Amino acid sequence: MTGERRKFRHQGEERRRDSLIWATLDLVADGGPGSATVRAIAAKAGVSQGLIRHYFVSKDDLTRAAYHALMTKMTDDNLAVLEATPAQPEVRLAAFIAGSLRAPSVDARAMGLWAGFMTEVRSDPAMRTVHEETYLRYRSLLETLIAALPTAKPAVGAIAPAMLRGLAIACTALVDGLWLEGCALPNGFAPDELARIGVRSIGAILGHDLERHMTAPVSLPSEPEKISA
Amino acid sequence: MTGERRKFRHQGEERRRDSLIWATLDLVADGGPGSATVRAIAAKAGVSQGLIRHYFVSKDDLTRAAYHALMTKMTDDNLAVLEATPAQPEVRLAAFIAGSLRAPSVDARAMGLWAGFMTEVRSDPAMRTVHEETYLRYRSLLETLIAALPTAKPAVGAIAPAMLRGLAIACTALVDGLWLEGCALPNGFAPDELARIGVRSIGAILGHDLERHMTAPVSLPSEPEKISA
DNA sequence: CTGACAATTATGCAAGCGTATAATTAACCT
DNA sequence: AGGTTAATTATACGCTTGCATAATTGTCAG
Repeated sequence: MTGERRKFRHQGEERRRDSLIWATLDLVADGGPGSATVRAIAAKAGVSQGLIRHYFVSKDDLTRAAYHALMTKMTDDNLAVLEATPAQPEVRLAAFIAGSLRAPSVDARAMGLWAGFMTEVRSDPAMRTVHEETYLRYRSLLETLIAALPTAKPAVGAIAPAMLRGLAIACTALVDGLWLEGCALPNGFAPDELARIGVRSIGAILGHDLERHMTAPVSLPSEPEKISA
Repeated sequence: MTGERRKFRHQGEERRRDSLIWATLDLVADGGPGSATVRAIAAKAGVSQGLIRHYFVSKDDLTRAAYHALMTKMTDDNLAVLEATPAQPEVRLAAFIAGSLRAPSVDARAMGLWAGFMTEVRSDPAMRTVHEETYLRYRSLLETLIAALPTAKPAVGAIAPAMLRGLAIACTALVDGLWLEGCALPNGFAPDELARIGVRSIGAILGHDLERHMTAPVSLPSEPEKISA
């Protein structure tokens, strides 16, 4: 009896690593770290389980790579949102905040990933470094946007650095908190309510009427809303 | 050879359940859900592993009980802080916020618990219910404190309910976000910096100078600071 | 003081885990 | 074409997990 061995095709190292990483993230997002077993990852990526150890020295190595890829992608997405809104400072800031508080950023699966990796972030130094860098990059991005705002009171000049730091910490925290609440209670808020609360509250913290500069959420092209009634 | 069987003493159901729950929380806090195995829990509680199944129908049952106990305790602690500060509304609100953003609330182990249970919160309906109730209770508590504030502009009357809801959501999110940042980056902030940022920012959102009513952090009695120099 | 019963321990089991290793296959070079 | 090599699969091993069950011990009523 010819043992029916699985057919396969050679693929570049990069594509295999990517598909394994993507499969890992998918599993962690859906069922937590416990469900991302070597066998499950291999099955989802459509390969045999041995291949994982051919591209990663251990499962922990794959986990670290997956977390790093996730964080890199999230940072890139944030920057991409900013590049698409080249306008006055208030509009940029409002768009950045609102973008972080609407779909697809606000998503139960995204929070599953966040929480799922948090445990290992605390114990693994490499993952901890990735986490800190990502957080600080987001905060410094926000800080840049805040610093670009016209000073409220006339002729006051730039905001003091220490003050700026505190404002950036507060605004980052507000976005994080609203993001978490939106992810954890998907049905707990009206459509776009979180984005509006976020923009309004950060406006209050910074002393600007940001809500006036807020743009409407972009409708997803996959969702066929009647354009011409 | 007399098999040296372990000595033990009968203890009431409540005490055994409590010690098993406490052991579970301890392990989850330190090493994540993966390290809270039946054997590890039993070892930490000083019993044999079989006893777990005598008091809980399954390990999931114990996990649920542990999460419920944790959330109940956190809620009770919040209320206790409030009972200890019977003063004017601004002071109460400032104390409540600051209390959530200082030790022992801000603690890496606490965040480990939070993140560790989050995965199961998403999938297990019972745990999800506990989570939602706890969150909404905290928010409504904050809402009550906000509503008690004297209205800023003279003779405006009470804040509109819809407005109040938005304010409470924002303030809860701000506290949550700062709490997370403080837990995740223990060395990233100056002493009491987060509490001050939190009180100041929430003051800005609500239109009150809360920072003026902020009280100093209480020093821990276990930390022997020289009382009489 | 002595059963009787509940509380607790000890032991075993099947399943799943990450990892190691050898066999096999597809792609590439000449 | 054919041989070489890297990519991939298959299989097995040792360990840990949650759970079941039987043996044992402490406690307490009469």
